[in-house]
Amino acid sequence: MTSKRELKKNALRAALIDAARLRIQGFGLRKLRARDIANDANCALGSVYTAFEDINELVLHVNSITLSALGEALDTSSEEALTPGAKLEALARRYFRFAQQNKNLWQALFEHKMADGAPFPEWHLKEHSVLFQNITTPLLALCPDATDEDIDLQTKIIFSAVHGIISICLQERIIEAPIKQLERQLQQFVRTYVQGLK
Amino acid sequence: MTSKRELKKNALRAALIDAARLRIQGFGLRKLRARDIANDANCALGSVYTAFEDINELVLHVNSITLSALGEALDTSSEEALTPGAKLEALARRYFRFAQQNKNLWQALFEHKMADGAPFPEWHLKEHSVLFQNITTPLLALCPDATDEDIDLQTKIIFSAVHGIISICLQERIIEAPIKQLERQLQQFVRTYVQGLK
DNA sequence: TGTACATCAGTGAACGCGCGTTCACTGATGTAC
DNA sequence: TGTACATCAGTGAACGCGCGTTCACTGATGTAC
Repeated sequence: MTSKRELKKNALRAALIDAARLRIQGFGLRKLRARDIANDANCALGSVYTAFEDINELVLHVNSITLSALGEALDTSSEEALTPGAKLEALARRYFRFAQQNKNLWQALFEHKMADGAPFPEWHLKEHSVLFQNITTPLLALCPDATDEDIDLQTKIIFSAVHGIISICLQERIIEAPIKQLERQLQQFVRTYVQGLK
Repeated sequence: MTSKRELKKNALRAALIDAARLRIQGFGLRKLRARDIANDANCALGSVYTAFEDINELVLHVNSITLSALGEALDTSSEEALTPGAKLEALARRYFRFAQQNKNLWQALFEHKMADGAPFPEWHLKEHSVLFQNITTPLLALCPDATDEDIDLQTKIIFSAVHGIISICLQERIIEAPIKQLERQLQQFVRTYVQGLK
């Protein structure tokens, strides 16, 4: 049932998403312009709007891809042997590196707001769970007595703390220090916190 | 030497800053428009540009006021009796409350970017020290062996972590929970971290 | 397989809007005598 | 104190630009016979 029409349409959509992704990666979400995307994808400006509802929707798709790449970067299933604390440290380190190496794409995840305060579509909200899912298991091992609800909140608190540190590091406005040192500090931060949990 | 001209000019500047502040407070930095500011300050649109270089400069002044208010909110000199850990907890709680009660003004502090990547003026960067200065002393008490440089970095790490948690809480996109519970969690977070430092 | 018609994606010039900033003008304040 | 001129702040209509989105048109793909 994939007619020639559908194939072309899908190819165009893919080309547009890819062009938008590269633009965001190179110049940041704020600099994203429909004209540039169309140019890079070798199509007319109007085609952006036959392939997608609007630029918003296009960004949503780019963010999906970023979240999925982030999901892979945070996949620690190969490091089952680590202690819970070491797993959390590894997660923070991986998150830091991903953010550092994909700075603009990563920032776009948090910068992007829906127009006029509309809610994000459900399918996209679900994708955010990759940010948390790897934290929950080691945390559960560290706090065996906590309720599910507590663990859930605690997971988000830890994520936010690590995310906050990385945000401000990469902003380079408040903290200036070499990357390697920051990575060490971040790891030390997680270690200290885990130490405090015991 | 305060001629009638200067008095009027200063009054206008003050009125414009105040109007901008109230606008940001009420509607957020993104919605700030020169026309609205002029309207609220009962002057012509052009006057905004005789009183200030541009809107950027006006926002800088609003942020100055916010930072100074925040400085007062974080002043813990009346609580000398507390242990270092309790002082850090109190600071986090105060920061949280300030952010929550002045959400848009507080967000404007971090949202505001200079145009075309120009650096912030020196006098404004200095004002950011209120964010850190209260953290350093209790931290020094907790880590008597650390070097000045370490304390400085550590200060900023703790700030960033707490700031990150609060940011994500107030964004209401990732964490949903009643304010009181969040405040308790934040406090617990700081306590756990301080515990780990020992 | 070929022809005639229908449908739909692709095109890019033009629209529309928001909004920061400018500028020629007016009127108030300052200065010199 | 009064007058004539100079200076500078205040005015608001108009400029200019960026840029998302639309729309009448073209050409390619699909369908019926």
